[in-house]
Amino acid sequence: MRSDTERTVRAILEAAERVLSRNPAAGMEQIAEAAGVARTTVHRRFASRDALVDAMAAWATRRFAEAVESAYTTTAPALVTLHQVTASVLRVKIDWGYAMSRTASDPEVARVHAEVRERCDKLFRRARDAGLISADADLDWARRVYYALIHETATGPDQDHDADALATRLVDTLLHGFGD
Amino acid sequence: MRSDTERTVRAILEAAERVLSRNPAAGMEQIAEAAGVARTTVHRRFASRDALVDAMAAWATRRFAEAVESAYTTTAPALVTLHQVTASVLRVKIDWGYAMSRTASDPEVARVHAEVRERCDKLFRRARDAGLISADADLDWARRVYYALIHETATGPDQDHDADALATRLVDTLLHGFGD
DNA sequence: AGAACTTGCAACATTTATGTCGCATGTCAT
DNA sequence: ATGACATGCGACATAAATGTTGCAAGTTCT
Repeated sequence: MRSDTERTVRAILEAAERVLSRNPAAGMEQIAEAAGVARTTVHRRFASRDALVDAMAAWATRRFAEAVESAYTTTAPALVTLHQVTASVLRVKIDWGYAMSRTASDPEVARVHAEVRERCDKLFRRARDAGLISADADLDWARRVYYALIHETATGPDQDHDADALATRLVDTLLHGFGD
Repeated sequence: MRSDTERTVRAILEAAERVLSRNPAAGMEQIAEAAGVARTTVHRRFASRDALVDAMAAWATRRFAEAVESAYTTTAPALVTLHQVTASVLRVKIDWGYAMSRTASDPEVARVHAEVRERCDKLFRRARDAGLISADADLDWARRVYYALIHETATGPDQDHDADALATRLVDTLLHGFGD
């Protein structure tokens, strides 16, 4: 792949994320314009609109997997790992919120998501065994809340804040709520 | 309005909610089919697709406002009110999730949402004054988390559960999280 | 420098959703 | 019963997004 082409592909993917996260019904025209290329160029690189969205999902999923991979450990205390993973995921999801919310037809994407979810469950069980999460907590519900908090944080008005600070607030809320 | 017409309008609104909550990109054809009417009939009742969606939002917003109105009190303890409002809102949002997530162009809809949000803030302040919510909690963040939990609960796999039970779990999570 | 590749542009084809109309048939309300 | 209204159906009109192609001009890489 020529350096030329790679730049264009990246520009299109990033523009598509910007445009579609604001307006999921936007057309190829608007995406092309945001990327600074002609509409035909988008079609040259991505056979169809669906192919483009799938490529976005694949790209975002790769970064997502990397983010989890780099932060996940079984050696550090569960609280530390939870914090690191959260911050790491937030950094990706702030930039690729639309692409990550698409459940692509690509089975590889689905596989990665399932794998991450499995890791999340493992981490939560470890946190429960460490006494961080209450012994009678519903871990399925806990995971759903955790995902919802990540989504809210990543799409909310705090996107310019430090990911570590956001993760601290998120994990604190997850573990203690707003009561005394 | 003839009794005839009213039934049709209702059927269309409910079908549109069912169809669009599954697939926001669905066309008038699919909505009409789900409602058991011809596509032209939908166009007779709603001038355009946008008009239909706006009508859905208006309809759902009315029920939303009623739900809050009927459950909100300033006399009962904050915890009781919080629980009742939550259960009441859940009952509506489970059935009208798509319509409620649309911020309609109708200013009346926006007004109601702003009003409910104001009430939510008042209730949270009352909860804080009562010691239910920690004195140093960020109430803006608390409201965002509360909304996110409602959204997750209403769109998640628990829709057939009892709204009171869901509200209990939701409020408990909001106040105490999953820690010990 | 030169081959291979990429891009923009304009034009065209196709598809799909949307919106409109008239008319025959059926339903409602008084 | 009867006038007024609603519906289904088929046909039509239109607009917009999508996808394709050929070619001239520019870029990359060796």
